Parts: sequence; structure tokens; C-alpha cells
Amino acid sequence: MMRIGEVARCAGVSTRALRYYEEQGLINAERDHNGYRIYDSDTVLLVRDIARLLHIGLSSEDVLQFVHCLGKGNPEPPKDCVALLRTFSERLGALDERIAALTDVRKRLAAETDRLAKVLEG
Amino acid sequence: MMRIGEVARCAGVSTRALRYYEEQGLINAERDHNGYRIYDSDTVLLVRDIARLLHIGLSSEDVLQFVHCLGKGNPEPPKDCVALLRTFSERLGALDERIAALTDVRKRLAAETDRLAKVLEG
DNA sequence: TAGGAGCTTGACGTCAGCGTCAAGGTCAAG
DNA sequence: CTTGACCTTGACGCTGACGTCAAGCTCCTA
Repeated sequence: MMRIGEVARCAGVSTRALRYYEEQGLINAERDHNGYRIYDSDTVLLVRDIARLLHIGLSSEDVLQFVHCLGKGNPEPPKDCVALLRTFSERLGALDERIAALTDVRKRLAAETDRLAKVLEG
Repeated sequence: MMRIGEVARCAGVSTRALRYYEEQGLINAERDHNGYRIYDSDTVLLVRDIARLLHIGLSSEDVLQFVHCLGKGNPEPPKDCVALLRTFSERLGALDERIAALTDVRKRLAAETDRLAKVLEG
């Protein structure tokens, strides 16, 4: 059981970010008798994942769609399985698009890098 | 030679976006005698690339780093080849990270999707 | 019992990537 | 010669993911 400051340090984010994630429904927090947020250590890993995803350009709404499959943060029993499955498929498609676009850029950039390298050698 | 409206339509972006790209140094535009921006048709493809990259989460600063290898938009003779090459390498690394992170998420999401699908079948 | 570190909830600030007026110039068509 | 489509340069507005105060409570320590 950790408080917000410790989780923030361990996960490499700010306390403000943690409150924001909670506000967006990405993480949950128990409360101590004094009102302080309390987290279990699993949350650190979840928060790392979330921060990583946000950092590479996904929105918090994106992340929310499948955050419960990243860790034990949001158990949320799969009630509406069919809708959830459809959502997952859509998100998979979007991810594939993103990956493809980035891979394409990577390829072109690598080619140009090679070209430049050869110019420098020759 | 096309004007801004036509380029915008062809590339599927707004004229405002085109002015913004120019402001950021991502594209160049000649000027007609009346002050109107003039583009050659190659610009359409370049703009499509730029928009695509921005859309998947790269910053305009990111895009600026290698926009000249996407088309003929910014010829910019490779003067400082060494620095350019280093920049390219860095960007390649960043792209690899992004691709890896997305691929990882994709994998986990796919696994969860499978699990859900089986629950629905059984 | 007085600090100081850490926590709380607002609430306003920031930055990117445009959207959206506002006010006005240009030009082919009627 | 006027309308209307298209262009120009500001300049303010918006959204997301926080940063950064402000004002006040909690707890351990000296």
C-alpha cells in the first residue's frame, strides 16, 4: 500500500498526472481515513503502461478502451462482452494502421539514412 | 501549378492546415503576382504524408526532421551531412520505440480479444 | 507545539494543431 | 460594375494532458 507520491516516483510521472488518470477512469484509488489516496504496488506497472501509451500518441480515451487488459487496475467484469469485443477489434484496426504508417516512415527514413551514409563514405 | 484551395481538396486537409504547415516550415509556397500561394502538384503527396504523420501522433517538429526525404517539398541540399545523419538515426530510434510500444499493446489487446471471443463461443 | 513534508480540492495556465471568425483584396462571369 | 468564389493576414477559440499555483488539512519529528 503506497501513497500518491511514492507511486508517482516509482512510475516516473507526476502526482498531477495520477490524479488526472483517476479523473479519466484509467486507475482507481482507495482512500485512507484521512482522505489520502492509497494504491497497491500493481498500480505502478499499470501507470507505467498508461504513461507509455499516452506518450506515444494514444488518447486517454483510447487507453481507457483496453486499460483493464493491461493490469489489475480496473477489474470491470466483462458484462457486455459483445460490444467490448467489437471495440477491441476496432482498436486493433486503429493500432494496425498506426503501426503500418510508422513502419512505412521508418522504412523511408532508413533508406535515406543509408543513402546519406554512402555519400559520406564515397 | 495549383492554388491553396485545390491543394487542400486534393490532399484532404484544410487551407488553414496548409498555412500552418508552411508556418512550421514543413512545406514551401511560391507567390503569384497577387500574393496568392502557388504549389506544384508534388506538394499534394507531401501534404498527404505530413497529415498522416501528424495524425498518428508525431509532432510537427518530428515531421520537420525528415520531411525532405518524403518528397521534393524541401530540397534543402544536405549541407551538414553528418549532423543530418545523426538526427536521422535518432529519429529512427524513436520510431522503433513507438512501433515496439504499439506492437506490444496490439499483442496484448489481441490476446484479450481472443479470450473474450472464446468466452462467447463456449 | 512548531515545523516541514506530504496530502487534499479547486482553478487557472500552457502548448500543439488546427477551427473559426473578421476585414479586406482579386478576379472571372453575368 | 457588381456579385460571388477564392485568396490574404491577423487574432482569438478549442481540446487534451497535464503544470502550477493557492489555501488548507495531516502527520512525524524535534
